[in-house]
Amino acid sequence: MRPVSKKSYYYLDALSTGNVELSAMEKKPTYPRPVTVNDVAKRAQVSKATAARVLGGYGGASEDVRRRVTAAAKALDYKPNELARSMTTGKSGTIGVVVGDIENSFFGLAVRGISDVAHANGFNVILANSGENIEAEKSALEVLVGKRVDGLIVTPAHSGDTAHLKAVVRSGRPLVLLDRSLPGFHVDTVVVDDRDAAFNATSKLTEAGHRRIAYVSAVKAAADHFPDGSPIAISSVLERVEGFLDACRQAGIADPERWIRRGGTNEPDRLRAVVTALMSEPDHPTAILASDSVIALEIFKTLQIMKIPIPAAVSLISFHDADWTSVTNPPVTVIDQPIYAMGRKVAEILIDRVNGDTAPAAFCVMKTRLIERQSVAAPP
Amino acid sequence: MRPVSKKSYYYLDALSTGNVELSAMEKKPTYPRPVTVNDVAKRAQVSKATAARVLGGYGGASEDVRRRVTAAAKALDYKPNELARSMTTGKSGTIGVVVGDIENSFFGLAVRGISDVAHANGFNVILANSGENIEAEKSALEVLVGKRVDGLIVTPAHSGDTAHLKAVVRSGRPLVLLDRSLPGFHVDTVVVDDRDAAFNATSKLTEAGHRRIAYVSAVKAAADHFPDGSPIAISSVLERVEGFLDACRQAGIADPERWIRRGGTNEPDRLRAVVTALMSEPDHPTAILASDSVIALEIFKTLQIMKIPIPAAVSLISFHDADWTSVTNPPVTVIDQPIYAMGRKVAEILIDRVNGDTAPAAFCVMKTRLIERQSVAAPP
DNA sequence: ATGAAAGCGCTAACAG
DNA sequence: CTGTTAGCGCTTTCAT
Repeated sequence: MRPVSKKSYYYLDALSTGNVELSAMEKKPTYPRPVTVNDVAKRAQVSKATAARVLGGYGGASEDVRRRVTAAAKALDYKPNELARSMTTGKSGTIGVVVGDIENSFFGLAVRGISDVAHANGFNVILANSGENIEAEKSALEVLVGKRVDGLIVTPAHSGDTAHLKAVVRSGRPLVLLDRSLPGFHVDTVVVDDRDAAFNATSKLTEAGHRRIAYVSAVKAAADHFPDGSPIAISSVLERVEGFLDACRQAGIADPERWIRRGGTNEPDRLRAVVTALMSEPDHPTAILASDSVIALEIFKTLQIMKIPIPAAVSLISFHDADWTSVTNPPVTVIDQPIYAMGRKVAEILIDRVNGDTAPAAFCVMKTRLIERQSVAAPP
Repeated sequence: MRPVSKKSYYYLDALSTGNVELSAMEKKPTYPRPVTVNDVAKRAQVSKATAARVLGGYGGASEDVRRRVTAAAKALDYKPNELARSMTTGKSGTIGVVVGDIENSFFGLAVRGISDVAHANGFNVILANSGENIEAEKSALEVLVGKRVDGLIVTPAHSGDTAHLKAVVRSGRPLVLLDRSLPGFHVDTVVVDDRDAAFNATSKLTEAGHRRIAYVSAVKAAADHFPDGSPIAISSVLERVEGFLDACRQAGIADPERWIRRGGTNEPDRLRAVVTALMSEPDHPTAILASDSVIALEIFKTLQIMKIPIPAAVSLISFHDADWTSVTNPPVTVIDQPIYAMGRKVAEILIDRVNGDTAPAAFCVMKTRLIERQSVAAPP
């Protein structure tokens, strides 16, 4: 048997579906009003309050009543209205998460960590994507707060614009920062030792003999030591840049700043142009440090297109041990971050807060680890 | 300046943070009650209803009143309580999405498509992950319905167990299926031509001369033609298997069913064992068709570990043009699906429904395309 | 243990 | 155009 094979009607072209104008005669089906505590109460012959007590699992009830109410609820297929419930209790059982780029597997893994502990603790997760855009972040926050989430986890897109985040904590809603800290903003934070990670990776490169090393970052709106003079807006980026520069200086490399470049989030074309330009310079770098795996993948592709061999002509190290990094030719050396654990940790802290923990803000720094593969060699 | 460098306190070990028991003396800060329409109304010297009208953007108001209310709202930093709003209107402005595996980039892309059109139409998205587990799917649905989402998008994990989905449509909440259809369940659906896709890819393999071709699928709970006799539970899987088998038979291959295998969602070890066993048979296949990119990646890794060269010893084709498939050695031939467009389409249909469209259910089939790279060659 | 009644913050009739 | 009055479905005193 092949049940799915017989379709009664097809709209083979996507563009032809939907939006079909209805004739005024169209019968609009009417649906049964959802069943409420009141309905259950009546059927179980008890008061609304009593029914609500057993349905909501609070307050006591006699065995007899409990049975009757439960039976009535099942018979009527009662489903509680979480909205109404949240309305009166003030708790929604939901935590809001705002990430920079949901398509980046880094965040995907973190979100799974968050979801796992959230669900284990009876919380739901509403996910929002800022696309590293501060305005999108603000509006996402607005919506989540409007929906009365019990707490928020945010990867702040910009450390210069934090009024909206401060407003959240001022309103008493727990907030925990993930992957990026905010200078002067003492709130629970879970990050990795970006500075050390960048320092170590860069040192590995200088030790291999490299003198012209580039750092390519994702974030569009960034820079402090950056060539164009704009301030670096994200803590992790800043720390990485600092670690990178320190390692370069320690190796006696002059003016390492000139090798710092940045692409953009979800802008492969822009990044490709940046890398192409970078590698087209006569004095091009012999090693590149990539700030995340999507950047690294794009660099990898670009180098491949330009027929620049890795690591013979240029060495590569990337942040984030993305799954594909071990199957490329050559497999790429990466900085492994405990992403899933970070997600779990950040959720645990948040849930503790939601449950009333008022300990001083925790600043949690997780260790990274360099996984050496075959994308690093001595400069040509 | 390096603002983030001076941390006032560190909890270097993740395990030492949070969960700090509070002394009973701990001062629990009290936060201001959030401002309501009433507060704004009083400050603006108008009635609650009037204030609500301008704040909610419905009904009319004189220019003077409008100004006063707006000013008061700003002064008080009024933020509407979406919960209360949803309560009375019955609409939450939110659509619920239940996907099989959020970490699979296939779903990641689809979700972005959904989010993009949702936001463009003023809707928010609540995302839930079923992990291809039917029970998780049911409970996710329960929660979303409880939160009174305006509509649902689901990639059903099992076509044999659809009572919960039917209950949703019976309650009048729009539901659109993504990537997988449900036999005998006439509801809006957006899928690709899985059967043709599998047929074409398999044919490409038989044309290259392969006679022993394996199909490796992700889903744990599957099989109809499957060796172990259990029924295939997901339409796309079934269609792909059928396309695969048809192409094999058409090439005169006897008993192609014996080459069908399945791993599991988020179970790399299991899959690796399956592939290892498959390739260890004396009469092992010379070509493999992978049902999605995470399966393909794992196969790729396993083959690499086993030192089985692609495509010299075994050819590989995978569903989904994941970003990494072009940088491996060799780059892998894939079946490209219009995932982002599917996400957009499914959201468009849903939003039309939410807005009252009562046209008959649309069954939308999108075309796929084979991208030929270098993982296919003649059998050894 | 159970019931009656009062709200949560907002929108939706219905008057004026 | 604006104010009054009811609720939405649930939880929560407060009696009984």
